[in-house]
This record gives sequence, C-alpha cells and structure tokens, in this order.
Amino acid sequence: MVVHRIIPSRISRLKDPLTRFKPLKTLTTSSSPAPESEPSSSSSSSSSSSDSDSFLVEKICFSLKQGNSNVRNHLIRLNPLAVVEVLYRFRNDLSLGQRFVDQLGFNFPNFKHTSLSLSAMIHILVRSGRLSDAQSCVLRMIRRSGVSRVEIVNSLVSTYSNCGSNDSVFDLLIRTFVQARKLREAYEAFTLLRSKGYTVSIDACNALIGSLVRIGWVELAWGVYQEISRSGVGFMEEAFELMNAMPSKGFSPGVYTYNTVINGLCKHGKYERAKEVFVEMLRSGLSPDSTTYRSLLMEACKKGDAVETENIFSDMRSRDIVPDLVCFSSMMSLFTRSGNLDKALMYFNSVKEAGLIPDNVIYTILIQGYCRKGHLSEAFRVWDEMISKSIKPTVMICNSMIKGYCRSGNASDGESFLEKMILEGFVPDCISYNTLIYGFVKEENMSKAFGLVKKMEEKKQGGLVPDVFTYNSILHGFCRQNQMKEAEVVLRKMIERGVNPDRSTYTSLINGFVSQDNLTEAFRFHDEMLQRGFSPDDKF
DNA sequence: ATAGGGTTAG
Repeated sequence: MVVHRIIPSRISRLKDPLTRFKPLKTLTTSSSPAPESEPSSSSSSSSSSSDSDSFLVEKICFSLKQGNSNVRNHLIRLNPLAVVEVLYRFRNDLSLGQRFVDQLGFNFPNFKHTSLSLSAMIHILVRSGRLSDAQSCVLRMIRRSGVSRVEIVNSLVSTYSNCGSNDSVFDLLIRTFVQARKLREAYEAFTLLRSKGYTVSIDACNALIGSLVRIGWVELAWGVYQEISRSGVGFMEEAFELMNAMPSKGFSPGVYTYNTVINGLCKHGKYERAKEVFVEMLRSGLSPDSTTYRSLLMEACKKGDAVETENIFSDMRSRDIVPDLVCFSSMMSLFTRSGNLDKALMYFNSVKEAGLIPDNVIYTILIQGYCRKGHLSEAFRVWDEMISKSIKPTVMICNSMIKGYCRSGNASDGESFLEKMILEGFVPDCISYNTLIYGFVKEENMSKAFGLVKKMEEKKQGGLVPDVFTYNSILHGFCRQNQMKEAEVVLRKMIERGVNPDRSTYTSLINGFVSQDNLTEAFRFHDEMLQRGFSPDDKF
C-alpha cells in the first residue's frame, strides 16, 4: 500500500487558486510577514532592471533550479518587473515557472502585481494547461482599478513571445470577459487583438457572438462575425479542422456561428440582414441546417410574409431538411391568422406526411382557425380527431371552442359546452368566462353576461377574479345599449376593486356618449383617458 | 465551455 505524502508540488496542483494563493495558517511560520516586509512595486520601482534586481533574479532562478522549494527569503525583495524577468528565464522550463508562480502566490497572496507581471504568469499558466488558475489571474488583471483594455492587451502582447506563449491566451481573455459579463470590454479586446494580427479561436468568438446577440447587441456581434469572415482562409481552415476533429459532436462550428448570428438578427427584426448572412453562409460552402431555416422561417411567419415563408419552406425541403413541429405550427399560425384555412389545413396534413405526430399546439392552431371564422362543424371534426389520438384538450383548446360557439352566434351552446367540460374535470380560466361573457354581450343578453360574472367568482367554479376584460365587456354592453349611467357604475366599480381601466374602457365610454350626442361627457372621458396615459384610438 | 420554439379574450 502506497502512502502519499503531501509535498509542495502536490499543494501547487490544488484546483482552487484562491485556496492556493491564500497563506495557510498551519503552514506559515510563527514570524508571519509584517505588511511592510511584503514586496511592493514602489520600493525599487524606477529602474527596470537594476543590478540588484538582476542579482535577485539570478538567486531566485538558481534556488528554484536547485530544487529549493522555499525561496521565500528571496521573494520578499521581489518587484513585479523581477517577476517578469524570472518567468522569461523559465520560458523553456514550465515546471520551474509554475513552481515560481505557486511559491509567489502561496507566500505573498497580496503581492502588488502589475499588468505585466500578471500577464507573464498568465502565459506560463496557460501553457501549463492550468486554465482556471490562469483565469483567476486574468480576473485579477481586469479588476484592477484604472486599467484600460489597451493596457491589458498590450501587457499580454508584450510578454507574449518572451514567455513562448500562444494565441489560446487570448481565447482565455475573451472568455473571461464574456463570463464576467463585460461584453463591451470583450469586444474591444477582440478588436485590438485582431488589429495586432492575433487570432481568437472560433469557439471563443462564438461565445462572444452568442452573448452579444443575447443582450441585443447584434451590431457588435455582426462586427465580430465580419471580422471572422474577413480574416477568411485561416479561420475557415480552423473551422473545418475542428469540424473534422470532432465528427461525433454532430455539428460544425462554422454552421454554429452562422446560426447564432442569423438567429440573433432575426430575433431583433433584422430579417434582411439575416438573409444577407444566410447568402454569405451558402457562398462559404457551408450547409444550412434545420436551425438556420427555422430562424428565418419563424421570423418570416412573424412578419406575416406568406410568400417569403413558403419560399424558405420549399428551399428547406429542396435540401431534404425535415421541418419540425415548430416550423409547421408557425406556418399554420401564419395562415390561420390571415384567414387562409385551406393552406393551414394543407400544412396540417404535411405534418403527418413528414412523419411527425401533431401535438396539442398544432391542433389548437387549426381548431382556433376554424373557430375564429365560426366554422364550428370543421372545428369539431378536428376536435374529434384530436380526442381519438388521445390528446387531452387543454384550456386553450376549450377556450377556442367556446370562441367558436360565440362567433357563430350561439353563446348559450358555448355555455353548455363549458358546463359539460367542467363535469369532465376541465378547469376553466378567466379567458373561458370572458369569452363567453363577451359572447352574451354581443347577443345583448346582459342578464346572462352578469350571471356568468357571478358564476366565475364562485368557489366551486374556480373562484376567479373578474379582470379588465370582464369589466370592459359588461361596460361595452351598456354603452352599446345607451345605458351610460350603468356603464359609469361599472367604471367606478372596477376602479374600486383595483382593476385599472385601459384604452378600450374609455373608447367604449366615449363612443357611447358620442352616439348620444353628449359631447361634453365624451370630452370629459377623453381627457381622463389622456390623463391616465392612454393614447386615443385611431378613430379619433 | 459555444445557437434553438410554436398556440388563447375586448
């Protein structure tokens, strides 16, 4: 059985840099270092490499090479420039470089580093593969007050070759900025590095682009993207290399980057730009995947552009990319919104042809489409099919059916439907009742409407609280029947109950008074509406 | 340690 002893080099490999850089009480000698005995940059600051400094550097290097693990006595007189000097000496011996860094951090956690000394340590740690330790140095560097991005980048760059470093140091810098949510800084550092001819890996760029896109700084993300694509061959080579290196992951970094940018541009309504990037993607020889197409397709749907949507869709099919349920539901929603139910039904059938199983959202959209037009029998056909596939009707679907009854002028059948569903265990919500209430109001059946308001408040029906939609429906009903006194009572009641009137409330009131030729009252409510911060309806 | 979601009321 082997007993492992804890030796200094083991301590130095402890994962958490903070514990390592903190002096351990049990290990520090009784003569703990007084603050004034700690090395400081001010003590011998002026000369960059005085004779005493270079002598000190020699002594430290010698001691470390001899395997003398405790060079604490020498380190006491150390200044940041000497740190840099020592690390330059060890550029070809990473284990000694690490030992020095660890000794320094272990004995003097409060050493007053400069950007240069931290940079040198970062290079050594990155080369040694100790990324989390390197990252804590980066954090230390970027958190030092009054340090500009230019200084940070310059420090890393000026110590770069003497430390025998490589560009993955810059990846770490960018990633650290990104993780610290300092995206402006990350972007500036990226730009600076690129202007100096250094590269940042595709991965780090993607992390930056993704974060920029997420907070809406699509312009900056676009800038990073352009810089990547402008740098051309090198980057693309790297992309393809990576792609070949990890086929098991199943995605290509090039496609990934484009998808991030395209999706971000779509999300922020910059569809035309997204299309430009898409074209650029095709030109660079990459194949768009379902994510690429979904971003474009969904944005085209949201815009209500049916022609564009169908172009994207057929383009996608021509590449044998199978659209998923989200693509289909987006398209069906587009066509039901514009009243083109034939098209919606066509895509509903395509769902099955594509080998997908329609879910409740797909059924909702189709049922809703029919119900909005009052085509109850079609809606029921779809409903029956849904039930036969053992998909349970959701509140939303039931509400759509209620809407369908009301649209076809049959609010009381809608109420029967609701009651039947309640018996089957369905739990209605405010929208269920509000839809029905508005249906009765349109049929000028105010007593039924009132009855439902009472009903929705009953505990056994769910104990729902009437909201602004409920009150607006009732108030609207009174206004249409020229019962303006009653309408005002409703207004007062809703305010009293803490439900704020909205633009629709005032529109009903104003319209009611106008149709009675009572312009004084109409203007009074018009002013009140403006006072409450609602802009007037287009009608005025 | 990297992108990504669809459906309801006046």
